[in-house]
Formats: sequence, structure tokens, C-alpha cells
Amino acid sequence: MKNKLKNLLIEALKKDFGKNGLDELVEVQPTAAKHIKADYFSNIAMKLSKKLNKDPMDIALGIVKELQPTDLFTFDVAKPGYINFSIKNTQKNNIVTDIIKSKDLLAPFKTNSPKKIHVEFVSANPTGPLHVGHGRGAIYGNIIAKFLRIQGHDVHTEYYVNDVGRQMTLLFHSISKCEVSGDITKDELYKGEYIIDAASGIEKKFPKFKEISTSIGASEKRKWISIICQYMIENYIKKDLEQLGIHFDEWFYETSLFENMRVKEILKKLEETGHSKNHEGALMLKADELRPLIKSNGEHTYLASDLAYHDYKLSKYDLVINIWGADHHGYIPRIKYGMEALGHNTKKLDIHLIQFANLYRGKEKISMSTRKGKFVTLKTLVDEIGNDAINFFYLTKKKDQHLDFDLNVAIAEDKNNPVYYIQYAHARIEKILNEVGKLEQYKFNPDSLKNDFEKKLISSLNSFYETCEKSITGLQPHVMTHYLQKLSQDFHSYYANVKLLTEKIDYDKIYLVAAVQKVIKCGLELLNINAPEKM
RNA sequence: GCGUCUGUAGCUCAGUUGGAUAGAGCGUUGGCUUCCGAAGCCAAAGGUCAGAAGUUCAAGUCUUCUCAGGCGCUCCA
Repeated sequence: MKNKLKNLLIEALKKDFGKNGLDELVEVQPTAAKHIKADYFSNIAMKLSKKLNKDPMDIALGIVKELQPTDLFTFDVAKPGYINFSIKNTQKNNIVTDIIKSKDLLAPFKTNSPKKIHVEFVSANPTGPLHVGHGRGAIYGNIIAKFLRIQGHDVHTEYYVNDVGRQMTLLFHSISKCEVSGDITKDELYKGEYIIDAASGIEKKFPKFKEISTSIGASEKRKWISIICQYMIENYIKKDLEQLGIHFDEWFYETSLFENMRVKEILKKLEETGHSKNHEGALMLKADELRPLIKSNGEHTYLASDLAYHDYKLSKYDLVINIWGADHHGYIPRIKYGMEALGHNTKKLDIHLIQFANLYRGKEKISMSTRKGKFVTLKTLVDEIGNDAINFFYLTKKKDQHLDFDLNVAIAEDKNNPVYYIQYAHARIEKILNEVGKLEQYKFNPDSLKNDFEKKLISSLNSFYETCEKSITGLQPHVMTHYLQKLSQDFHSYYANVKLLTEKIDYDKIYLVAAVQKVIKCGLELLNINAPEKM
């Protein structure tokens, strides 16, 4: 519809002014202001006013004169030069049949140029259960991958497991009986009940684990670290994520980058191309400033393996998306610099930064300190508020926004809780549809729906397409959460004001709510939230 | 100090590539159940869009500066 109107305007412009090259200036937008009754408007007259040195009002009137009236819409001109279009009711109401007939409401959002896309998210150090701080990135990453799949891309999701480095050594000493040594102090060790549980779990599986002594050799230590790491992934992290309905296509281990020499290769390449240099006994990347790749004690930094990882992924995929916590933003230039140095196009690397979420219980802030094992695990949160609420609340705000999340609202079972409000709308409609039986034989009459409640509801249905475009194509899940709230609200209002199950049932109305239900269901499923038939 | 995200109603947040009189939920206040699920509906009050200057026919939206908050600025991850 938008494009149709746009083309009409372009033609009218040509007739009136005989000017070409105006196509790009013409735009048609849905009206946003509440007091405007029209559905679409164009600001072209204002834009041309200076160019033509004419009053925008005159330009608008001139254009309108050339427009042909149709049975689809009416138009008028408003100060200071808006051209407004009102779509006729009958035309608008066709959305109801479109929705009911559609086999896949999301089909229009399929791309015709599918890409191979890599999405990496969560990737927390495998030192214990996931905590609430990881939740937002997990849910966001999961939904981004889903949206890309809906678009028809070939999506590969991955958890990058840091099973090398100091944190893993710390974990090893925390769990095993091996005394700390070198630059590691006892204070740094991980504490908490899960450490004790993990230790006994590993001992059960690998009885030799009990016998580890301080004299353990380096290679044997690495072997045990690998076992511990695997254990943490399988028994904590994977389970936590599965409870949230999140599955990864691949668990990529950092050690593999060393085993197959990828780290060595990129270090060599960087050296050959003059992008790295030795500095006080360490190997540094010449980025924004010197950044260590190999420390003077001979250990590789995470940067070295991260560069190898991204080098590998960028060569394999058309697009690489990383979902990172906002605290990592300082790391981006280094990675991008490294990728450029290795000859990659950094436009293919898209890093989404997620701002932190704060949890509250009423006014009380819940601490997320990882110190001494005193943190709220993600599992506790999921157990308490459930998947539907956690998905909704984490997705309801855009990723750049700091998020304050009140558990008291999430567990409420009334309209305070928007998840229930939306689900309730779905369940209410289900009840009605069950009462009236099958609808197939009835032919919908678009002329019959015309009261204000119906107009409002249908107008909301009409913006579903646009919402999907913004949400799915634009990778902005929060747009969909807001839309579903609005649609549910319009439905509840309709339901309370217009009786549906009357003696002589008006099937056009039933058709309408059936369409609403279908859209709500589609939207909820899009966000990984259940659409219950009963509550 | 530098970088980055944020600042919109009492609270939590939306606000399309700049468009008309600023949007929603919660909370507050006042109404609504002989009737499809009140897990709901209707109505009202509530705003110098942090502040200042600039660009524009038009700025919550773009530019610059200031103020406030979060996060980061390690041979840490």
C-alpha cells in the first residue's frame, strides 16, 4: 500500500511539474500522531517548497489535483502542506482474511539472498553455573539467531569455551586437591557449594582425580583441566541453557585453536606483515596501542586465540555476529584491528553489545557478585519466574538500554504482568472459538466491521507486517513485545465492550478475533513464549 | 582524563531514514460484574523530552558543548 501511494505521488508530480529525479524525495509514512485520522501521509510538498520557491500548501494542492480518486482510499491536504491518505474501511478489513488464510505469517520476511551466518553468544568461562548476569545475552542471542533463521539465513550458533588460561588454572586448583603455586593465591580460588559438588562428581567419574598432588606435570594438569571444563559444561552450563530452551549447534573449544595450529598461523602472518613486534620480552599486536599476544612469561593471551578464532570464522562465514556484554566494548577495536591486519573485511564482523540488567525484588536490588559463590544463578531465576516471563522481560527492552528487572512483577499473575495479559487475550479467544465451532464454511464480509473498537483492532492488525519488518529484519525483539501488548489491549477492550457470543452470532466478529489470536500466537512463539489455550 | 551506553510522566520504558497537538504499561484518583473468564474494562490527573547553543520550513530525533548515572580503559578475562 505504501509503495502504491508513493508511485501515484511520483506520477502526479511528473504531470504537475514535469520534473524527473524527484522519486527519491517522495516518501509515504504511516501517521503517528493520535489526532490525525488519516492512515498515511507524505511530506513531499514541504520538501519541494524551497526548491520550487513556492508555498508548500500550493504544491500539495497542485499534486492532489493530479491524483486519481480510487475505491481504495481518499486523500486530502492539511496545513502546512501534508498530503494525507485514508484507506477505506473495506480495504483495511481485508487484513482479516489475509491473516486467516495465510499459511505462514512470517513468509514475507524471507530474504532472497540467504547468507551463512555465525552467531556466537553466552560463552561464559566454564567456571560454574551461569548466573543471572548471563541471562540477557543468552536470551538475546538465541532470539537473534531465530530471527535470522526466519529470514531464511543459514545460521550456525556457537558457544566459545575458554578452556585455556588463568581462569581455568584457578578452577583446577579450586576443585582439585592440588595446592596453589606460582602467581596464584588462595584468595583467588572459586568458592561456593557447586565447587564441592563438582569435585565429588568428578571424583566419582574419575577416581584418580583424588590422587592429584602438587608435583603434577604440566601436560597432565592440562588433561585434568580439560576434563573439569567438560564436566562444568555438561553438568551446569548446558543444563542451565537447556532449561531456557537454548541449544547450540556447536561448543567450540579454545584448545582446538592451539591443537590445529591456528594460533601459530595467525601469529606468523601478523609478524610477516609487520603488524606485531617484540616488546620487553612479549609479543605485541600493533593496534590502537600495543596489545599483548604472548606475555613475557610465554603464555598466550586471550587476544591471540580470539584473533585465531575470528580469523577462522570470518573465512568460513558471510557474516559473524558476536553477542557480548557491554563491559567488553573496549575489546572491539583490538579485534577489528587484528582482523584488518589479517586481511578481513570487518564489515562482516558484527558485534552486538548488551547492556547490563539489574535485578530487583520490589525496591531491593539483588546483588550479582560472583565473589565467594554468592550469586543468583540463572537456574534459580528460571525456577522462580518461568521461561515465559524471563524471555519477555529480557526482550522487552532494546539491547542498548540498561534494564531494571523487578522479580515481583514477573511473578505476578494479573495485568501487572504483561506476559499474563497477552497470554490471557490468547486464552480468552480460544474459549470463544471453541464455543462457536468451525469457521471454514463462513465467508468473511469486510464491510460489516465498522465500530470504533473494530477499527482500532484492525488498525493494529494492519501494523503487524510493519512490526515484523522492524523486529525480525531489524533484529529488534523489543518492538514485538510492545506490539503484542498493544494488540492485546485492543482486544481486551473490544471483548469488554462488544459481546461476541450473542443469540445470533456475528461471524465476521468471530473472524476478527480469530485473526487476532493467530497474530498473538505467532508473536508469542516468535519470542519463545507459550500461547496457552487455557490459563 | 579517554572511550562507550544511557538521561522522555511518580516508576519501568516506547518513540520509524527529522514531520502535525508527546506515547504505553504500572502506580494514583474515580467509576464498571443479573451478561462470552473482573487474570478484565472505562475515565481523569500527571511532561521546561537532563541543560545550553546551533542546523532546518520542521528537532525527543541531527551537530557541538555542559551536567548526571552505568560500564570499560592490565603482559585480566
